[in-house]
Amino acid sequence: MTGNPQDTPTQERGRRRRAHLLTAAVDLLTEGGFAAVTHRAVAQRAGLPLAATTYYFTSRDQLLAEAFAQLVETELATTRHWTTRHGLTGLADQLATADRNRQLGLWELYVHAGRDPALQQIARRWTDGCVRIVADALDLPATDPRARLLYTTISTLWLEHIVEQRPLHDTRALLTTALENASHLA
Amino acid sequence: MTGNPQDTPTQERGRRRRAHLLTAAVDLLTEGGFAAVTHRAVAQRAGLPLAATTYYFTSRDQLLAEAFAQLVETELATTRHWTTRHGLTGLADQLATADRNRQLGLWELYVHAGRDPALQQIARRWTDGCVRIVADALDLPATDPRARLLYTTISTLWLEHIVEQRPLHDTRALLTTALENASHLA
DNA sequence: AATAAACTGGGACACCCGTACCACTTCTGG
DNA sequence: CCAGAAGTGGTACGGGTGTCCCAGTTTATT
Repeated sequence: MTGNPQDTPTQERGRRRRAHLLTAAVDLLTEGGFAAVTHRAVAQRAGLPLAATTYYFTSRDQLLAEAFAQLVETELATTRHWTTRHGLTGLADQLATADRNRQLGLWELYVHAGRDPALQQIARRWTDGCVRIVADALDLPATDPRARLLYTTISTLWLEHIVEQRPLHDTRALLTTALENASHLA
Repeated sequence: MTGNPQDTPTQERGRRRRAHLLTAAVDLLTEGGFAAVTHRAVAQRAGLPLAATTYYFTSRDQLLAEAFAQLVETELATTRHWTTRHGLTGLADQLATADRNRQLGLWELYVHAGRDPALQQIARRWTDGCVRIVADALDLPATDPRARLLYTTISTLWLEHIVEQRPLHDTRALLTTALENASHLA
Protein backbone atom coordinates (compact mmCIF):
# COMPACT_ATOMS: atom_id res chain seq x y z
CA MET A 1 0.00 0.00 0.00
CA THR A 2 1.15 3.47 -0.75
CA GLY A 3 1.48 4.60 2.84
CA ASN A 4 0.77 8.05 4.09
CA PRO A 5 2.76 9.48 6.98
CA GLN A 6 0.60 12.59 7.52
CA ASP A 7 2.67 13.47 10.57
CA THR A 8 6.42 13.05 10.61
CA PRO A 9 8.05 11.30 7.69
CA THR A 10 10.68 8.77 8.68
CA GLN A 11 13.20 9.84 6.10
CA GLU A 12 15.19 13.02 6.30
CA ARG A 13 14.37 14.17 2.80
CA GLY A 14 10.70 13.68 3.49
CA ARG A 15 10.86 15.78 6.60
CA ARG A 16 12.56 18.56 4.70
CA ARG A 17 10.00 18.37 1.94
CA ARG A 18 7.14 18.52 4.39
CA ALA A 19 8.59 21.56 6.09
CA HIS A 20 9.17 23.15 2.73
CA LEU A 21 5.55 22.66 1.77
CA LEU A 22 4.49 24.20 5.03
CA THR A 23 6.48 27.38 4.61
CA ALA A 24 5.23 27.60 1.03
CA ALA A 25 1.71 27.42 2.39
CA VAL A 26 2.40 30.16 4.89
CA ASP A 27 3.88 32.36 2.21
CA LEU A 28 0.91 31.88 -0.08
CA LEU A 29 -1.41 32.54 2.79
CA THR A 30 0.21 35.86 3.50
CA GLU A 31 0.33 36.86 -0.13
CA GLY A 32 -3.09 36.00 -1.39
CA GLY A 33 -5.09 35.09 1.66
CA PHE A 34 -6.39 31.73 2.40
CA ALA A 35 -8.06 31.10 -0.92
CA ALA A 36 -4.61 31.18 -2.46
CA VAL A 37 -3.49 28.14 -0.51
CA THR A 38 -4.32 25.42 -2.99
CA HIS A 39 -2.58 22.11 -3.39
CA ARG A 40 -1.24 23.07 -6.75
CA ALA A 41 -0.01 26.48 -5.72
CA VAL A 42 1.72 25.10 -2.65
CA ALA A 43 3.37 22.32 -4.61
CA GLN A 44 4.54 24.65 -7.31
CA ARG A 45 5.88 27.16 -4.79
CA ALA A 46 7.82 24.41 -3.07
CA GLY A 47 9.07 23.03 -6.37
CA LEU A 48 7.45 19.69 -5.74
CA PRO A 49 4.93 17.61 -7.68
CA LEU A 50 1.28 18.03 -6.92
CA ALA A 51 0.92 14.67 -5.25
CA ALA A 52 3.46 15.62 -2.59
CA THR A 53 0.88 17.81 -0.90
CA THR A 54 -1.65 15.03 -0.52
CA TYR A 55 1.08 12.67 0.48
CA TYR A 56 2.39 14.71 3.39
CA PHE A 57 -0.93 16.16 4.43
CA THR A 58 -4.11 14.21 4.61
CA SER A 59 -6.17 17.13 3.42
CA ARG A 60 -6.12 20.77 2.62
CA ASP A 61 -7.64 21.49 5.99
CA GLN A 62 -4.74 19.85 7.77
CA LEU A 63 -2.27 21.79 5.68
CA LEU A 64 -4.08 25.01 6.49
CA ALA A 65 -4.22 24.18 10.18
CA GLU A 66 -0.50 23.52 10.38
CA ALA A 67 0.27 26.64 8.42
CA PHE A 68 -1.89 28.60 10.83
CA ALA A 69 -0.11 27.11 13.82
CA GLN A 70 3.28 27.93 12.35
CA LEU A 71 2.21 31.47 11.55
CA VAL A 72 0.94 31.97 15.08
CA GLU A 73 4.17 30.76 16.61
CA THR A 74 6.42 32.89 14.47
CA GLU A 75 4.31 36.01 14.93
CA LEU A 76 4.18 35.43 18.65
CA ALA A 77 7.94 35.08 18.75
CA THR A 78 8.43 38.24 16.72
CA THR A 79 6.14 40.28 18.90
CA ARG A 80 7.66 38.94 22.09
CA HIS A 81 11.10 39.81 20.86
CA TRP A 82 9.95 43.31 19.98
CA THR A 83 8.27 44.05 23.28
CA THR A 84 11.19 42.86 25.36
CA ARG A 85 13.34 45.30 23.44
CA HIS A 86 11.03 48.29 23.07
CA GLY A 87 8.26 47.72 25.59
CA LEU A 88 4.56 48.00 24.90
CA THR A 89 4.84 51.62 23.84
CA GLY A 90 6.93 50.46 20.92
CA LEU A 91 4.15 48.29 19.59
CA ALA A 92 2.87 51.10 17.41
CA ASP A 93 6.22 51.17 15.69
CA GLN A 94 6.12 47.46 15.14
CA LEU A 95 2.81 48.02 13.42
CA ALA A 96 4.57 50.24 10.96
CA THR A 97 7.24 47.64 10.38
CA ALA A 98 5.14 44.51 10.33
CA ASP A 99 4.21 42.72 7.15
CA ARG A 100 0.63 43.77 6.65
CA ASN A 101 -0.27 40.86 4.42
CA ARG A 102 1.10 38.41 6.91
CA GLN A 103 -1.09 39.87 9.61
CA LEU A 104 -4.08 39.75 7.30
CA GLY A 105 -3.49 36.07 6.67
CA LEU A 106 -3.28 35.43 10.36
CA TRP A 107 -6.54 37.18 11.10
CA GLU A 108 -8.26 35.48 8.21
CA LEU A 109 -7.42 32.15 9.70
CA TYR A 110 -8.29 33.36 13.15
CA VAL A 111 -11.82 34.22 12.11
CA HIS A 112 -12.07 31.07 10.05
CA ALA A 113 -11.33 29.16 13.26
CA GLY A 114 -14.82 30.12 14.32
CA ARG A 115 -16.18 27.62 11.84
CA ASP A 116 -13.54 24.95 12.24
CA PRO A 117 -13.03 23.42 15.68
CA ALA A 118 -9.64 22.09 14.65
CA LEU A 119 -8.41 25.65 14.28
CA GLN A 120 -10.03 26.89 17.42
CA GLN A 121 -7.36 25.73 19.79
CA ILE A 122 -4.75 27.46 17.67
CA ALA A 123 -6.78 30.64 17.83
CA ARG A 124 -6.85 30.37 21.59
CA ARG A 125 -3.12 29.80 21.59
CA TRP A 126 -2.76 33.07 19.71
CA THR A 127 -4.88 35.05 22.14
CA ASP A 128 -3.30 33.49 25.22
CA GLY A 129 0.17 34.07 23.83
CA CYS A 130 -0.58 37.73 23.19
CA VAL A 131 -2.03 38.21 26.67
CA ARG A 132 1.03 36.55 28.09
CA ILE A 133 3.31 38.95 26.27
CA VAL A 134 1.39 41.93 27.62
CA ALA A 135 1.39 40.53 31.12
CA ASP A 136 5.12 39.89 31.04
CA ALA A 137 5.79 43.39 29.79
CA LEU A 138 3.78 44.73 32.72
CA ASP A 139 5.32 42.33 35.26
CA LEU A 140 1.90 40.95 36.00
CA PRO A 141 0.82 37.34 36.32
CA ALA A 142 -0.55 35.99 33.06
CA THR A 143 -4.03 35.74 34.53
CA ASP A 144 -4.25 39.35 35.73
CA PRO A 145 -7.37 40.97 34.28
CA ARG A 146 -5.50 44.20 33.75
CA ALA A 147 -3.19 42.51 31.26
CA ARG A 148 -6.14 40.81 29.66
CA LEU A 149 -8.00 44.06 29.26
CA LEU A 150 -5.05 45.99 27.99
CA TYR A 151 -4.54 43.29 25.41
CA THR A 152 -8.10 43.66 24.19
CA THR A 153 -7.58 47.26 23.22
CA ILE A 154 -4.21 46.55 21.69
CA SER A 155 -5.76 43.79 19.67
CA THR A 156 -8.54 45.89 18.25
CA LEU A 157 -6.26 48.81 17.50
CA TRP A 158 -3.93 46.42 15.75
CA LEU A 159 -6.67 44.78 13.74
CA GLU A 160 -8.23 48.08 12.75
CA HIS A 161 -4.91 49.40 11.63
CA ILE A 162 -4.29 46.31 9.54
CA VAL A 163 -7.73 46.10 7.98
CA GLU A 164 -8.91 49.69 7.74
CA GLN A 165 -5.47 51.21 7.35
CA ARG A 166 -6.18 53.92 9.85
CA PRO A 167 -3.49 56.57 10.25
CA LEU A 168 -0.66 55.40 12.45
CA HIS A 169 -0.52 58.43 14.70
CA ASP A 170 -4.14 57.96 15.78
CA THR A 171 -3.40 54.39 16.71
CA ARG A 172 -0.27 55.45 18.52
CA ALA A 173 -2.10 58.12 20.49
CA LEU A 174 -4.85 55.75 21.55
CA LEU A 175 -2.31 53.14 22.51
CA THR A 176 -0.43 55.51 24.77
CA THR A 177 -3.53 56.72 26.58
CA ALA A 178 -4.59 53.12 27.02
CA LEU A 179 -1.20 52.41 28.59
CA GLU A 180 -1.58 55.43 30.86
CA ASN A 181 -5.00 54.32 31.97
CA ALA A 182 -3.66 50.87 32.71
CA SER A 183 -0.86 52.28 34.84
CA HIS A 184 -3.34 54.43 36.77
CA LEU A 185 -5.25 51.33 37.64
CA ALA A 186 -2.16 49.49 38.77
CA MET B 1 -28.10 45.26 -26.37
CA THR B 2 -29.11 43.28 -23.33
CA GLY B 3 -28.65 46.06 -20.81
CA ASN B 4 -27.38 45.65 -17.31
CA PRO B 5 -28.79 47.85 -14.53
CA GLN B 6 -26.21 46.89 -11.88
CA ASP B 7 -27.68 49.45 -9.53
CA THR B 8 -31.40 50.05 -9.28
CA PRO B 9 -33.63 48.24 -11.76
CA THR B 10 -36.34 50.45 -13.23
CA GLN B 11 -39.09 47.89 -12.86
CA GLU B 12 -40.68 46.97 -9.58
CA ARG B 13 -40.25 43.25 -10.01
CA GLY B 14 -36.60 43.73 -10.80
CA ARG B 15 -36.05 45.72 -7.63
CA ARG B 16 -37.70 43.01 -5.60
CA ARG B 17 -35.63 40.34 -7.27
CA ARG B 18 -32.44 42.22 -6.65
CA ALA B 19 -33.26 42.66 -2.98
CA HIS B 20 -34.18 39.01 -2.79
CA LEU B 21 -30.80 38.03 -4.20
CA LEU B 22 -29.10 40.23 -1.67
CA THR B 23 -30.77 38.72 1.34
CA ALA B 24 -30.08 35.28 -0.07
CA ALA B 25 -26.43 36.25 -0.26
CA VAL B 26 -26.44 37.47 3.33
CA ASP B 27 -28.07 34.25 4.50
CA LEU B 28 -25.56 32.11 2.69
CA LEU B 29 -22.76 34.21 4.05
CA THR B 30 -23.91 33.64 7.58
CA GLU B 31 -24.47 29.95 7.08
CA GLY B 32 -21.41 28.84 5.24
CA GLY B 33 -19.07 31.78 5.32
CA PHE B 34 -17.88 33.72 2.47
CA ALA B 35 -16.94 30.80 0.25
CA ALA B 36 -20.57 29.71 0.26
CA VAL B 37 -21.67 32.85 -1.56
CA THR B 38 -21.51 31.67 -5.15
CA HIS B 39 -23.64 32.79 -8.03
CA ARG B 40 -25.34 29.45 -8.24
CA ALA B 41 -26.05 29.14 -4.56
CA VAL B 42 -27.43 32.63 -4.33
CA ALA B 43 -29.65 32.16 -7.36
CA GLN B 44 -30.97 28.86 -6.11
CA ARG B 45 -31.62 30.24 -2.66
CA ALA B 46 -33.57 33.10 -4.15
CA GLY B 47 -35.44 30.79 -6.49
CA LEU B 48 -34.10 32.58 -9.54
CA PRO B 49 -32.17 31.42 -12.57
CA LEU B 50 -28.40 31.58 -12.49
CA ALA B 51 -28.18 34.44 -14.95
CA ALA B 52 -30.17 36.70 -12.63
CA THR B 53 -27.13 37.12 -10.41
CA THR B 54 -24.93 38.37 -13.20
CA TYR B 55 -27.75 40.50 -14.48
CA TYR B 56 -28.35 42.42 -11.27
CA PHE B 57 -24.76 42.47 -10.08
CA THR B 58 -21.81 43.14 -12.28
CA SER B 59 -19.64 40.66 -10.44
CA ARG B 60 -19.45 38.46 -7.43
CA ASP B 61 -17.35 41.08 -5.71
CA GLN B 62 -20.10 43.63 -6.02
CA LEU B 63 -22.64 41.18 -4.70
CA LEU B 64 -20.40 40.43 -1.75
CA ALA B 65 -19.79 44.08 -1.07
CA GLU B 66 -23.48 44.91 -1.00
CA ALA B 67 -24.20 41.92 1.17
CA PHE B 68 -21.51 43.10 3.55
CA ALA B 69 -22.96 46.58 3.66
CA GLN B 70 -26.41 45.25 4.35
CA LEU B 71 -25.11 42.97 7.08
CA VAL B 72 -23.28 45.84 8.71
CA GLU B 73 -26.34 48.04 8.74
CA THR B 74 -28.66 45.45 10.18
CA GLU B 75 -26.20 44.38 12.85
CA LEU B 76 -25.56 47.97 13.78
CA ALA B 77 -29.28 48.59 14.08
CA THR B 78 -29.75 45.49 16.22
CA THR B 79 -26.95 46.43 18.58
CA ARG B 80 -28.09 50.00 18.85
CA HIS B 81 -31.57 48.88 19.67
CA TRP B 82 -30.22 46.53 22.33
CA THR B 83 -28.00 49.04 24.04
CA THR B 84 -30.67 51.71 24.23
CA ARG B 85 -32.85 49.18 26.02
CA HIS B 86 -30.31 47.40 28.23
CA GLY B 87 -27.27 49.64 28.28
CA LEU B 88 -23.72 48.54 27.68
CA THR B 89 -23.79 46.10 30.57
CA GLY B 90 -26.42 44.15 28.71
CA LEU B 91 -24.11 43.55 25.78
CA ALA B 92 -22.91 40.30 27.27
CA ASP B 93 -26.45 39.04 27.17
CA GLN B 94 -26.81 40.06 23.60
CA LEU B 95 -23.77 37.95 22.91
CA ALA B 96 -25.65 34.96 24.22
CA THR B 97 -28.63 35.80 22.05
CA ALA B 98 -26.88 36.82 18.89
CA ASP B 99 -26.62 34.59 15.86
CA ARG B 100 -23.08 33.35 16.07
CA ASN B 101 -22.82 32.43 12.40
CA ARG B 102 -24.04 35.82 11.37
CA GLN B 103 -21.31 37.45 13.40
CA LEU B 104 -18.75 35.12 11.94
CA GLY B 105 -19.80 36.10 8.46
CA LEU B 106 -19.51 39.74 9.33
CA TRP B 107 -16.00 39.37 10.72
CA GLU B 108 -14.94 37.28 7.78
CA LEU B 109 -15.87 40.07 5.47
CA TYR B 110 -14.36 42.62 7.79
CA VAL B 111 -10.97 40.96 7.62
CA HIS B 112 -11.37 40.39 3.92
CA ALA B 113 -11.78 44.13 3.57
CA GLY B 114 -8.08 44.34 4.33
CA ARG B 115 -7.39 42.98 0.86
CA ASP B 116 -10.20 44.71 -0.99
CA PRO B 117 -10.32 48.50 -0.97
CA ALA B 118 -13.96 48.46 -2.05
CA LEU B 119 -14.87 46.79 1.22
CA GLN B 120 -12.66 48.96 3.35
CA GLN B 121 -15.04 51.86 3.64
CA ILE B 122 -17.76 49.48 4.77
CA ALA B 123 -15.41 48.11 7.40
CA ARG B 124 -14.80 51.64 8.63
CA ARG B 125 -18.51 52.24 8.69
CA TRP B 126 -18.80 49.22 10.98
CA THR B 127 -16.15 50.41 13.39
CA ASP B 128 -17.39 53.99 13.44
CA GLY B 129 -20.94 52.83 13.95
CA CYS B 130 -19.94 50.69 16.90
CA VAL B 131 -17.94 53.49 18.48
CA ARG B 132 -20.88 55.76 18.02
CA ILE B 133 -23.18 53.36 19.84
CA VAL B 134 -20.77 53.15 22.76
CA ALA B 135 -20.38 56.92 22.88
CA ASP B 136 -24.12 57.48 22.84
CA ALA B 137 -24.63 54.97 25.62
CA LEU B 138 -22.07 56.88 27.68
CA ASP B 139 -23.42 60.30 26.75
CA LEU B 140 -20.10 61.22 25.25
CA PRO B 141 -19.34 62.88 21.95
CA ALA B 142 -18.64 60.35 19.22
CA THR B 143 -15.02 61.42 19.04
CA ASP B 144 -14.26 61.01 22.74
CA PRO B 145 -11.23 58.73 23.17
CA ARG B 146 -12.85 57.09 26.17
CA ALA B 147 -15.66 55.78 24.03
CA ARG B 148 -13.19 54.74 21.39
CA LEU B 149 -11.09 52.85 23.90
CA LEU B 150 -13.99 51.19 25.58
CA TYR B 151 -15.16 50.02 22.21
CA THR B 152 -11.81 48.40 21.51
CA THR B 153 -12.12 46.10 24.49
CA ILE B 154 -15.74 45.33 23.75
CA SER B 155 -14.80 44.50 20.20
CA THR B 156 -12.07 42.06 21.13
CA LEU B 157 -14.14 40.40 23.84
CA TRP B 158 -16.92 40.03 21.34
CA LEU B 159 -14.71 38.62 18.64
CA GLU B 160 -13.00 36.22 21.00
CA HIS B 161 -16.31 34.99 22.25
CA ILE B 162 -17.55 34.43 18.74
CA VAL B 163 -14.43 32.76 17.41
CA GLU B 164 -12.94 30.95 20.38
CA GLN B 165 -16.23 30.31 22.13
CA ARG B 166 -14.87 31.39 25.45
CA PRO B 167 -17.19 30.92 28.42
CA LEU B 168 -19.76 33.68 28.68
CA HIS B 169 -19.25 34.48 32.34
CA ASP B 170 -15.58 35.29 31.78
CA THR B 171 -16.52 37.68 29.02
CA ARG B 172 -19.22 39.19 31.16
CA ALA B 173 -16.84 39.70 34.09
CA LEU B 174 -14.21 41.36 31.94
CA LEU B 175 -16.80 43.57 30.34
CA THR B 176 -18.08 44.82 33.67
CA THR B 177 -14.62 45.65 35.01
CA ALA B 178 -13.90 47.43 31.75
CA LEU B 179 -17.04 49.48 32.24
CA GLU B 180 -16.02 50.27 35.82
CA ASN B 181 -12.61 51.38 34.71
CA ALA B 182 -14.14 53.61 32.10
CA SER B 183 -16.42 55.26 34.65
CA HIS B 184 -13.46 55.87 36.98
CA LEU B 185 -11.77 57.73 34.19
CA ALA B 186 -14.81 59.79 33.49
C1' DA C 1 20.80 -9.91 -0.78
C1' DA C 2 15.92 -9.78 -0.54
C1' DT C 3 11.51 -8.31 1.14
C1' DA C 4 8.71 -4.73 2.76
C1' DA C 5 7.86 -0.22 3.52
C1' DA C 6 8.38 4.65 2.34
C1' DC C 7 8.37 7.77 -1.16
C1' DT C 8 7.84 9.82 -5.94
C1' DG C 9 5.51 11.89 -9.78
C1' DG C 10 2.56 11.99 -13.62
C1' DG C 11 -1.95 11.71 -14.82
C1' DA C 12 -6.98 11.37 -14.36
C1' DC C 13 -11.69 11.94 -12.27
C1' DA C 14 -15.60 14.39 -11.01
C1' DC C 15 -17.06 18.60 -9.55
C1' DC C 16 -17.87 23.53 -9.03
C1' DC C 17 -16.71 28.06 -10.31
C1' DG C 18 -17.48 33.03 -12.60
C1' DT C 19 -18.93 34.78 -16.53
C1' DA C 20 -20.63 35.28 -21.28
C1' DC C 21 -23.93 34.44 -24.78
C1' DC C 22 -28.39 34.73 -27.01
C1' DA C 23 -33.02 33.76 -28.32
C1' DC C 24 -37.03 35.06 -26.03
C1' DT C 25 -40.72 37.69 -23.45
C1' DT C 26 -42.36 41.71 -21.00
C1' DC C 27 -42.61 46.36 -20.10
C1' DT C 28 -42.58 51.44 -21.08
C1' DG C 29 -41.99 56.06 -23.11
C1' DG C 30 -43.12 58.81 -27.04
C1' DC D 1 -49.69 51.53 -30.72
C1' DC D 2 -45.29 50.26 -31.36
C1' DA D 3 -40.25 50.60 -31.39
C1' DG D 4 -36.71 49.99 -28.28
C1' DA D 5 -35.25 49.16 -23.81
C1' DA D 6 -35.45 46.13 -19.76
C1' DG D 7 -35.71 41.84 -18.07
C1' DT D 8 -35.50 36.55 -18.41
C1' DG D 9 -33.63 32.02 -18.45
C1' DG D 10 -31.44 28.10 -20.46
C1' DT D 11 -26.98 26.78 -21.83
C1' DA D 12 -22.16 26.65 -22.79
C1' DC D 13 -17.17 27.73 -22.15
C1' DG D 14 -12.79 27.67 -20.11
C1' DG D 15 -10.58 27.01 -16.12
C1' DG D 16 -9.35 25.73 -11.37
C1' DT D 17 -10.23 22.64 -7.48
C1' DG D 18 -9.44 18.57 -4.00
C1' DT D 19 -8.52 14.09 -4.09
C1' DC D 20 -7.37 9.61 -5.79
C1' DC D 21 -4.78 6.09 -8.33
C1' DC D 22 -0.86 3.49 -9.65
C1' DA D 23 3.36 2.18 -11.79
C1' DG D 24 7.90 3.05 -10.65
C1' DT D 25 11.92 4.16 -7.52
C1' DT D 26 14.38 4.69 -3.41
C1' DT D 27 15.23 3.57 1.30
C1' DA D 28 15.22 0.82 5.53
C1' DT D 29 14.93 -3.68 7.76
C1' DT D 30 15.67 -8.57 8.21
